Amino acid sequence: MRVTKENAELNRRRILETASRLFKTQGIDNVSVADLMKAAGFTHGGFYNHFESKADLAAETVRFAFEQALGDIAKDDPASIGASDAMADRLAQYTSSEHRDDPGGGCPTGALPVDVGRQSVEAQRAFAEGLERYLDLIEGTEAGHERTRGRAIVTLATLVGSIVLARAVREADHDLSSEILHAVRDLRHGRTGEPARSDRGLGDRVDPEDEG
Amino acid sequence: MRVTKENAELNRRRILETASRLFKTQGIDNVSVADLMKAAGFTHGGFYNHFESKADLAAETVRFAFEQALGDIAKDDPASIGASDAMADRLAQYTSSEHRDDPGGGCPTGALPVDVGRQSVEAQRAFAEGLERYLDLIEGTEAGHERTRGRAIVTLATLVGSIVLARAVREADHDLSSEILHAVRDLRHGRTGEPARSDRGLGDRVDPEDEG
DNA sequence: TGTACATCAGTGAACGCGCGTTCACTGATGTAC
DNA sequence: TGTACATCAGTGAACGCGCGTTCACTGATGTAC
Repeated sequence: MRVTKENAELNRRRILETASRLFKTQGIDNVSVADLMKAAGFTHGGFYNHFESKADLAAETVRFAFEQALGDIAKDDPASIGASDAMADRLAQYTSSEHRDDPGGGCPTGALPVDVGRQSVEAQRAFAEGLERYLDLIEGTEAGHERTRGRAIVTLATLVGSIVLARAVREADHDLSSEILHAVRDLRHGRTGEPARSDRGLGDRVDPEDEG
Repeated sequence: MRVTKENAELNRRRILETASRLFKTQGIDNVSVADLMKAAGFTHGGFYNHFESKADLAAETVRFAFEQALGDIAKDDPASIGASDAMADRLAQYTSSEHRDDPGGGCPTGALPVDVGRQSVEAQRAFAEGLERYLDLIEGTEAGHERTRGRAIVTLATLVGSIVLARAVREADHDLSSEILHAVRDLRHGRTGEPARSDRGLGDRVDPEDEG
């Protein structure tokens, strides 16, 4: 049966939200159209009323997942967007065990980079545009330094590397997984030999019960 | 027809070599047993004479891929294993565009971390053991510093993050992809604001024709 | 060393199943008058 | 505003195809005597 245009748009959004969660958790190619539509509460046939193909959905979902993740940051504290402290706090959360253990609710940069490298150019473009927006935000935390763009890239690469490695070994070597997250939190940006400075607020929110 | 024990062992190794290349290029779940066996020069039925299941193969292949990658390092310069300079050179190669463009011939740390996080505990264990061996090698390049273990983890995370991100956007935004590799090469470990020190030999071997 | 037989790596057809996609159909919504 | 009809989001069966795995078979290798 037909549905109001408004509801159709909400349903499309529901499919994207579900795809974002499932793709980040299981991998894009490990989620079938039928799985996705069922999880979103529909039958699979209607999928093609919203998307041209699964490849098209993948690109749209990457775009959507970045909107979600960046939106989460934006609503964090409306007054302080761009403020160094709020963003630094966000970056510390990135290496929390909560984020490691919830890829479906987390950042696409850590959950989808390898998948996206094997997807269409459109999906890669959406990923690249998302990265640029992240880099702009991170640059704001590097104010007062030279080469802020390069520093932001290194920061993002280090965060992404730490979470993909921590997730890769999580079920087999929990200590190593936690150690990776801690090392990056303590020595982030490679401040050589310098112990973690808890007064900076980095790592404050992080799971004291779980880590060794 | 039956085959000598020696040949059977060589054939098993050929399957692993092929799996290592295909899995790193296309992703573990995107390579079928039939694809793999055909690429290795066999029919698919014989697969189960060598491996219990595809999941078992995945774990064995992760182990094999690390042996390959670590073996490549070992044969680099037999006299200088553990020498800081040779290893630093290896780490610089990690962020080369050649390595970015050849995941099948490259390091499993950059090609498989997200895949492995979705595989069996056995595959994750093989990955964790490979990571430990890499960390031991990298620690050798950090001699003279404190907290060498933590520094090695941050170095590895930064390298892995840079290559997965560079590969994620390679076909859609080649400039960003190159920029990511360059930024990590120049500011590796986040030596803040400090320009690349070419006298250290980092980045020497790298593709001058390709990068902006 | 030579013979008889068991072993088992490799072959290729077949299994049940799930994949992405298509399609005829339904019926409430949207629209023309 | 009320009526008649076109539209189209959602349904569920069906499509050809490829998946991981099994199995009867082949025939050279390995082994017992």
